Amino acid sequence: MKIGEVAKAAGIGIDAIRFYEREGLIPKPGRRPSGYRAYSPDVVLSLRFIRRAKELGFSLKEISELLSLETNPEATAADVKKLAEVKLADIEGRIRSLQRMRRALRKVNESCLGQGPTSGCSILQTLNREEK
Amino acid sequence: MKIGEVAKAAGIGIDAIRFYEREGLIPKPGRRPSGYRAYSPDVVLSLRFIRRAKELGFSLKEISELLSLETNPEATAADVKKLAEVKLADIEGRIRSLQRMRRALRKVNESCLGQGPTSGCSILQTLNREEK
DNA sequence: CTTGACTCTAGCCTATACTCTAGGGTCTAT
DNA sequence: ATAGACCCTAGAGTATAGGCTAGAGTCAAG
Repeated sequence: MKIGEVAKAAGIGIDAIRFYEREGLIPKPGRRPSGYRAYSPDVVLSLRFIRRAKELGFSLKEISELLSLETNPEATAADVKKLAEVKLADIEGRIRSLQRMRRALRKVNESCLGQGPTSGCSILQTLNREEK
Repeated sequence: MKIGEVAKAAGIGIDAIRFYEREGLIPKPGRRPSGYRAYSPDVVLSLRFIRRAKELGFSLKEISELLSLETNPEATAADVKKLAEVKLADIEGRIRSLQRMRRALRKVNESCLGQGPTSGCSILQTLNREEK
């Protein structure tokens, strides 16, 4: 398969494929005499793996680790689970942080009537208030 | 005040202050004959404003807009509230996205016993599964 | 055999919010 | 007068995940 076909089948861009290759996420494919990359259809599965892992919140670096574990015969399911648990904790921390923002934003939004000049805006007053 | 004193009072780094100046978030201060920046203590309040707005999730670009509204006599409290509401919606969207990841991660984590080789790991199996 | 679509490499660009470095001057206390 | 702490500028670097470009070569169809 040519890179464009692979890209279409995997649902990503051509540049992303070349980028993943540079980053070592997928093996370097063979080449045609012309220099064109010649892919086995298997690479589409690898790219989908990457896409799904991204949807779970893994960074490319972390996906790289997942892929290493997958091919390393000494690695165990526990190692994989560990990564997933760390990621889960990470996601939960980010959710909590956003929830704090949401609470604070709701509070200022409720306090602001949305009428009159900015000098009377309680949102700006909150941001300007003196206080630790 | 010298920049280091301002930085300490505002609880941020010297480089951040110079960066905000370049970005137009704070006015360019006067200079001593030596070239040192000479700040009025008011700038500390501006920097705290920026810090608090960041805590609410606003980007520097958005904070820049908030500051423009504050000094624009034609702007209204409604304009400010609008920005805050947009930001709230943004935060809520990010929370939902993270919650989807959390759900999916919890699911794969529960399905994985964490025993044996990676080949039996249901997490990797999920990522590899064929399926739209 | 030509045309349009595709591919190649290298390298720069995007956004965000700083942080750090080098190679200088300055301020303050002793 | 000198040491150490502070300040100046310009510019590069950090992390993330690709996108975009130029200039050149290749492929497939008509």
